[in-house]
Amino acid sequence: MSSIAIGQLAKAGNVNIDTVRYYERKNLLLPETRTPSGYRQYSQGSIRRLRFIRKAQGLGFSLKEIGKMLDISGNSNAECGNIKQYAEKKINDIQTRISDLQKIRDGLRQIAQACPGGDSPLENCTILEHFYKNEASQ
Amino acid sequence: MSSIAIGQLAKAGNVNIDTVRYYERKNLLLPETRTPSGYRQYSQGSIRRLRFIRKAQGLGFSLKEIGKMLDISGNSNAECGNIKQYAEKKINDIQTRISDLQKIRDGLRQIAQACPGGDSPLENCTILEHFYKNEASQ
DNA sequence: CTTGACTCTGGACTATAGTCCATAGCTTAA
DNA sequence: TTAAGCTATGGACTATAGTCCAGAGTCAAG
Repeated sequence: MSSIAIGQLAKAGNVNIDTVRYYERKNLLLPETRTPSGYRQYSQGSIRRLRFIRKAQGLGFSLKEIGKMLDISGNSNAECGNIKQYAEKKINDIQTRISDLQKIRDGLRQIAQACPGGDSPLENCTILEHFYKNEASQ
Repeated sequence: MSSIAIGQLAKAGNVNIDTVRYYERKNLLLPETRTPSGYRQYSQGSIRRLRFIRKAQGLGFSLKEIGKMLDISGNSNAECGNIKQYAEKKINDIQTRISDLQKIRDGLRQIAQACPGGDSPLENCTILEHFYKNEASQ
């Protein structure tokens, strides 16, 4: 079978070679074998696994969470529901963040529109005024 | 006026006392004065400021960003235009953040919805499938 | 056989955001 | 006055997620 070296794996996953070793220390991505001289050897599956890690990271999962998902995915007794639960919790987290940001954005928009702008004296700045008012909220 | 000690401020802001000192090192939250013996003394405004910091953090702003916001809001030389400009930049930043999160959320939702969940065997998990299948890792 | 590219290890270093510690001084109530 | 409790300082330490480096060994092509 075509095993690949760490450099190839890093390239295939578009990550730094040290990142691959870092993932190994974190038990996320172990080499299949070592050559007699100690070189790490990876399978094609390692590329998939590495891409899984990067993709999941891009979706906001921490390495710890990803490690758990990988553990589950490698556990033949595990069920879909375990993984789905993770995803749904993450979706809720993200939704909450979006809503909070939307509130802030809308508030900022509103007060920015009321601001005369330009070289008006600062006393006329409705943004500043609200900025401190908003601090008190929540 | 009722100035408060660092312990009271920490309690009011629901943060560790060392966190208050940490914010001071980061120039985010300075005491109004010091007692002759060197104890930090804060005003009620400090509580508002601390709560603003925590709230903004909860919304995903870094301490660096929060510092900039606070700087502008406290800069008496600034003109309306400066602040309006900053507010508009911030609105754009927030919008970008929202859009990014929405993309992530929608992606997750899509693959989670396709997943049977429950006690289905893991081979049916479309979430895992998706993570393994797709590239586009950055 | 030598050169250059690749890999090994362990440890240092970055950034962010704290948290904890030892030792010392200050404050307040009994 | 004395003890409890609060605060001061500087530095060490934690976690996350890497990144970089030095010195040594390995591998393949010319």
